[in-house]
Amino acid sequence: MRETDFRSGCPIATTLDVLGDKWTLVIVRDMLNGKAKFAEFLGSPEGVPTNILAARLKRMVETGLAKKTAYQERPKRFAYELTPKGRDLIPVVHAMCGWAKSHYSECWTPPVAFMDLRP
Amino acid sequence: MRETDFRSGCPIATTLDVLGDKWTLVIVRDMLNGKAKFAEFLGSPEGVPTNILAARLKRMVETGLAKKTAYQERPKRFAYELTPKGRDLIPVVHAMCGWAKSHYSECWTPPVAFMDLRP
DNA sequence: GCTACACACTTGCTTTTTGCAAGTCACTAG
DNA sequence: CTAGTGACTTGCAAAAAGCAAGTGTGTAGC
Repeated sequence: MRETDFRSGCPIATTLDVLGDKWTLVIVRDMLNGKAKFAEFLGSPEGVPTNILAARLKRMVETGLAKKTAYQERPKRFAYELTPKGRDLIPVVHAMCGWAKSHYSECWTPPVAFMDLRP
Repeated sequence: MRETDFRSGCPIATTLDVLGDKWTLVIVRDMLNGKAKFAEFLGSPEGVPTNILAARLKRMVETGLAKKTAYQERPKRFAYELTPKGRDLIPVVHAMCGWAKSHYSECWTPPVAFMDLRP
């Protein structure tokens, strides 16, 4: 995503242009919980389709939220992890957790380790 | 949206199921800034299409983020405003503002009044 | 060698959502 | 009787999402 693609200079609109879809923050959550491999993300209960996951990981690398590194050669396998820019989304996901917990009583209480995360 | 439509009980996924698109939080931002009428939302620089705006306002009323009231009869005209549940998104939009300001230096600094908002 | 299996994707196709332009409906003003 | 405003709705093309199946590269077992 280039800056010229942003709808406006508004920080909220800019944030939504980068990660305003149904999957990106779910993947960020998984990464914050230590998941790193393609198959690990697929294992999450939301059930992201493989093509969507591949597209999101690609875009997250392009926008600098995550980085991709080979954790082994032959066969080449990759791990994805958040960059500092990606980790800086922690306050955003925490705020969302707080909101959902307040208004959707049936939703889960995140693990303490997750809520204790700091950028 | 019914609870059975949620992808999982995760609070982040739940939040994204309710407002995980490119427009809803832009409209929330406008409402926090005092906008209330259909034409006022259309005036924002992001340029939401009229059919999308109508659909989002409808869904925001259905999910309890906003309420719609007639501010005059004949011709009937409506005003939209956030419910307490909608105002509780303030920490989410503030967190997004902070993130965008940190990583996209060209984006605007929100007005002090906006950043001083509390649920 | 052959089969089976794992991981990380990619491809093809259908369905859904988005976005744009234009039109509608209920009025008010001149 | 025409023009204008506000709040939408409709039609249609383009883009994105979702599903199932397939591909490429390797290891393990027989």
